[in-house]
Amino acid sequence: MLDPVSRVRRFNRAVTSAVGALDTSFLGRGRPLGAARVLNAIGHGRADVGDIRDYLGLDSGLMSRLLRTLEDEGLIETTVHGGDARRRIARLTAAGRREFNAYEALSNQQARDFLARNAQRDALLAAMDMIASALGRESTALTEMDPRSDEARYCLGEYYAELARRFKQGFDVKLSRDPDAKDMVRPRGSFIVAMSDGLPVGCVGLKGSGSELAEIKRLWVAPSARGLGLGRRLIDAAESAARELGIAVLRLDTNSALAEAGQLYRKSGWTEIPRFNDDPYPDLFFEKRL
Amino acid sequence: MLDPVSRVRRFNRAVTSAVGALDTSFLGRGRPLGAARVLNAIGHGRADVGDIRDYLGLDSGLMSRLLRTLEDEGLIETTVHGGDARRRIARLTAAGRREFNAYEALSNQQARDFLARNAQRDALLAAMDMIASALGRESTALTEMDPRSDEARYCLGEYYAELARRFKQGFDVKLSRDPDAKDMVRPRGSFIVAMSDGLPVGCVGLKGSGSELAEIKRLWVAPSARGLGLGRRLIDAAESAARELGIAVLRLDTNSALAEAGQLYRKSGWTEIPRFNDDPYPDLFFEKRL
DNA sequence: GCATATATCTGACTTTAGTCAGATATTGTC
DNA sequence: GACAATATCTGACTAAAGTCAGATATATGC
Repeated sequence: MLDPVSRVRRFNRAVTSAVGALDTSFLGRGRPLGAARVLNAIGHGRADVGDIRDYLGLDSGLMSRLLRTLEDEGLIETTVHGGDARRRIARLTAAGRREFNAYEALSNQQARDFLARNAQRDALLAAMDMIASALGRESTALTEMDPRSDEARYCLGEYYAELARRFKQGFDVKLSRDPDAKDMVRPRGSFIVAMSDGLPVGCVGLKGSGSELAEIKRLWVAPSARGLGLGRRLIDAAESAARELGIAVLRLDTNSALAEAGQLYRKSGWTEIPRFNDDPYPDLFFEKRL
Repeated sequence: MLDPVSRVRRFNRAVTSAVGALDTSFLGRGRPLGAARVLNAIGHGRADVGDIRDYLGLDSGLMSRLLRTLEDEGLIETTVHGGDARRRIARLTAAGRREFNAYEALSNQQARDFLARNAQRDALLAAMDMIASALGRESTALTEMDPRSDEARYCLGEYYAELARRFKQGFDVKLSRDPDAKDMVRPRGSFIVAMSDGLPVGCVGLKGSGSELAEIKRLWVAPSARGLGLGRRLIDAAESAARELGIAVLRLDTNSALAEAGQLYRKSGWTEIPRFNDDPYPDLFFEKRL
């Protein structure tokens, strides 16, 4: 009753019936699930017909008929793709938007009901984030973004909050050497966010100086996404960006309270060097030649 | 990107595709899902045809045909129910057992792969337990069991481990007044375990003395199942059992370090009374007249 | 410009799932 | 023992999903 495999399978059973319940409530709108899935995929921004087909794993004949059903109902319109006249683009009509919103409302209501039924809301949400990240790991995408974007600012906020929790003396970003956003966008540097199905789950900044020397800053992985090798992927991505920008030497500072970070740098080929700045927070300094 | 509803829905999406992947791998055995589900239900010990039908939510006509398909394949046998000749009992043949084992192997392999892919195994399992308990709450069943059963001993082991963590001075069951198992089985007392889809997630003991006075002992709820009202259900069940046994006065001892327990007792109509034993661990004593 | 590849559509299927109205046998109740 | 209730089965359906072999139009590489 305790073995890990049984526990995973118990989870699978619980979740299968919950998923089935949502499908059933979708059927309440009087449309077969296949058509509802296509409508929802379009509503969520998938426009390219081939892309939708791949995403839903449908045969091209079936896809074509489902599209036509929705078109006949007046819920979607299709046009040819601008650059490639073989491809088609689908988008919702006003009626389709209303119908899509009704499906969204069902999904949202189901989610709200689940949250309302349970007292341990925050713990449950954290558990769900963790599982979603673990299941969606191969689909976690690293994207270069502006450090002033919402996604980046969310990551940085979480990162500062975590430092404040983990440093004995707390953390105040104003006392630290906060990099100028311009140093972390091309051509000087870069800022990379890891997105897992819409949720930012990690980030790293490459702070350039216009010279062949740059710094890695703000490496953060969401607690729900730890243990998945994401830290390593972020460092690798930052190093690749640095190579592209012609940077020869990378440096970074960190704190020995962040033990997993120090280990990660050592395993990734970084070497410890003496202090190279007077920031009050770091006590550990690394360098890597590319 | 942060609101709880989006997080629940991200979880739903991740899990839906994982569930779909298992269904697909089941289809790889060349049998439609409906028949595979019936075979698996029988393999997992469901024998009564009506019970299987309810469990899988099938129409009786469909059920009958699926059963016959499996029978024609030589995977199951059906016999009439001993006590009621209208009902039928299904069980696996040797070939059916082999086929069932193949499905089990697929499920187990999927679970093992998931665990092997992820470094944070224990945290993930804890998260899965929590979600499975939250989803399966209405199906958590309270069952009277022998306190020496595997399920009960698992609960007690977890309970002692938790006391050891939470008491400043630790916890050694040998120093405490460990109730004799016989005092917690009928007719003197009772022991109740909460089972959620095969996993024990809570327990409570009713320790009788042969008189109209009894004690509540060993109330425990698994961390993964807290916030679901299970503690209250366990107390209610213990009180009902006490009433059945003709007990008029219930007592219990607890420790102020277990704040949520104290709150629960107060909310459930218990009143604080002076110390009534010399056990070194408790510092808080309650009584309830039934 | 021509052969080949790609994206979508159409027609003609099959399989699976699900529904519903009886038929049959058995059980429990008065 | 008659009669209603219950459990399962059968026949006759419909709807949904999925398959597959072309047809058509367009794009790409040589």
